Amino acid sequence: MNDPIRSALSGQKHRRFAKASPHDHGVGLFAANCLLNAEERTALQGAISDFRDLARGECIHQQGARHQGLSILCQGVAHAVRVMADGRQQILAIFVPGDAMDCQPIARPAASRLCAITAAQVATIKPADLADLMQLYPSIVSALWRETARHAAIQQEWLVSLGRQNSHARMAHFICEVWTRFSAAGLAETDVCPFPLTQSDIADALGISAVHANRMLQQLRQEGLVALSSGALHIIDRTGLHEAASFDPSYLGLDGR
Amino acid sequence: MNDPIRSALSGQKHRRFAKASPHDHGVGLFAANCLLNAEERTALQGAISDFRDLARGECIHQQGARHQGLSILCQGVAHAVRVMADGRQQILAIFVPGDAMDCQPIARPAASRLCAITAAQVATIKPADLADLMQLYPSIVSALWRETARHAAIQQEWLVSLGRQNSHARMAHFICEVWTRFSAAGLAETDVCPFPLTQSDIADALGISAVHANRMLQQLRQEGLVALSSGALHIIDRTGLHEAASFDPSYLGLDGR
DNA sequence: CGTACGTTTGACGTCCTTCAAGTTGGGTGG
DNA sequence: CCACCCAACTTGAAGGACGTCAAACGTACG
Repeated sequence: MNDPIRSALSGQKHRRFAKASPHDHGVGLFAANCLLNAEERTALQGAISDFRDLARGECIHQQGARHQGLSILCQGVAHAVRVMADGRQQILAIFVPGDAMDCQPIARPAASRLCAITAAQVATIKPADLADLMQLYPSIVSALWRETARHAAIQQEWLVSLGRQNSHARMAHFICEVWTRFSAAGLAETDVCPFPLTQSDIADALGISAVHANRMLQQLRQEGLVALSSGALHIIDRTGLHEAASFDPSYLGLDGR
Repeated sequence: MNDPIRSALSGQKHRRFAKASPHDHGVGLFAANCLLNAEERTALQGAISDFRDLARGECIHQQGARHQGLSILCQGVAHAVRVMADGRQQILAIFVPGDAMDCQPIARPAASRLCAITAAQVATIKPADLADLMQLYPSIVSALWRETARHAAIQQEWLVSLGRQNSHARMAHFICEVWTRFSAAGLAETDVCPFPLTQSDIADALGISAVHANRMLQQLRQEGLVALSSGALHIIDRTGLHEAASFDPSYLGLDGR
């Protein structure tokens, strides 16, 4: 079949649109998450100009560097972290496959560092290509807006958690959220999922010290709610965990998935 | 001159588009903030279907109720607050004239309560009218997306502040941000601005107790940085305050304004 | 003039941090 | 295959930041 965006854009400056990539899994996931139709999805996948494979811990984008287009996480887990002058860190977001990691309408210096937590694959859409896509398909603008809003809704829950919950409830809530999002991304089984974050990472997400994160995890285990060991998270009592966290997954925007 | 959106939409279900409102100040501010051109701005102002005057403390929108269109704050100061089951509160955002208070691409139950802090005026664009506007003027979608992103950037700074700053730095940062935004909205003079928030409100924004908020304000005053009394905020040592807060206003997206 | 609300102050308790010293376990080189 | 190493995890003790409670004080408003 004829790809409309390719024909529409061929002959212009978009040489790489013609080169179909075999790695379109994550982009497809992103497109599906954004509720795009088949045509828009194909156009998005055709706009991918760059795939990068990253090692565990590798930096995807430095804090302060200007964003180059749209970065989509295809495989693996990543996070956005604010690094402060004195070395303290605050994790701002966790990303799973299908997430856009820097979904902004205006290019500006990144307020956080993007980092691969596991080995990961990242796809990029160049600014110029993205601009063309948005002009041809107005619903892609809406899709990106939705992605920004979804991300903001998650961030808002973190804000409430940091401001008004003690570290026990915060830990429980964080685990609920991560499990739910991993599950939606196909990374979780019924009661167990990989959990690549170190206790120090968790602490940086919850705004507590690593020592205290360790103690809270032990408490959750003693209470028979979850067990976290050697990179695997076991949900033992989901109801109890949700209760301890006051967790209501509706803010994640995953209804039906 | 001929208003394109009025002619384009007249005869359809948009009776009220024709009724020009005398109170378009706040909507114009919003349009200016969003960098819309004259035509789009006029269209936006024509889409206003409702103005409400609110008393101090009055609720604009209940938590959990489904949003009805786009609410723009025209006059006064408002906030969004999450109320938890046990009565604790976390303020999620402060709004100044020209801000859209519920800028989301999808109608969903509000995750927070919107409240007028001072006497205020709120304008509303109905969902159907907004949809028509967005279809006619794609750049309005981009503008709303930008507004969502700007709000998210502010929220992100709050997240860092709550997670990794002590209450002294948090208070200083909050004051810097509020002053800067009030100033951009024309509410501040050189070194003094109205500050309608109670200490209890500030505490709910910073995730601390009202008692502790009081002590931190006293400390800032003793350090010769700011003075807050009877609803007025005096900036005494702006450099020192910015330093105590590690404040960099670039995230507010107010460059040049 | 009384009431309601916001602010201020002190005393005391708790949550969480910091420091410092282990322990475990997976990976690497010999 | 073993010794080694490093990162992550664990544990205890002590201190600090912040919360809670309770009471007093100021001030606007009906």
